[in-house]
Amino acid sequence: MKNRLIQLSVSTRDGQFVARYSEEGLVELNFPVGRASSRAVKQNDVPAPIRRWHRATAVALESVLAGRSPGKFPPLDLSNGTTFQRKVWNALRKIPPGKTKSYGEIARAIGKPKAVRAVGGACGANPIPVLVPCHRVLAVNKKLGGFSGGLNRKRELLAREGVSL
DNA sequence: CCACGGTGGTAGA
DNA sequence: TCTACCACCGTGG
Repeated sequence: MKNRLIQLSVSTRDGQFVARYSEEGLVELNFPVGRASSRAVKQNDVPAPIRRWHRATAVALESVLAGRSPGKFPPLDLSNGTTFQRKVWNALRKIPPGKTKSYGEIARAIGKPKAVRAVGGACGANPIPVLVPCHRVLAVNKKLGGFSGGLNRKRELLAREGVSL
């Protein structure tokens, strides 16, 4: 399935993200890498539904990067995650902009109160950062915790949403 | 099996 | 507060 993914870039205020789509929806969204991201990853042969999804992705992404609600989402294809991971990612999507939860709260929310560290692992494995707001999960004492995309990015995203630590 | 985390709680300085 | 230590649990090797 991995081979059939269609890859499209999104230019944002924070650089060029890369989105990958399956026939089911958005599979992953990657942070801009290094410098030379001006390289076009567009394909000429993109099916109409995916073009539509990608427009939604672009708008939603720009909104969240600006600290606002994403609005309309493209369909998400999270089928490559484990059951546990999907539960966590689902829980993350319920955290509105400007609000935060602790890893422990997420663990309780999915009915596995002791799986606290595992929740951290699932957050780190989140294939669609920003849109699936793993940056809104903090350590218990309102401490920043970790972030795969870099702590600076996490701080910045939260700051734009008006969250103070 | 085993080792490793984006944790959390406790104890002590 | 900060450090040290340990119980916990899903993942990947």
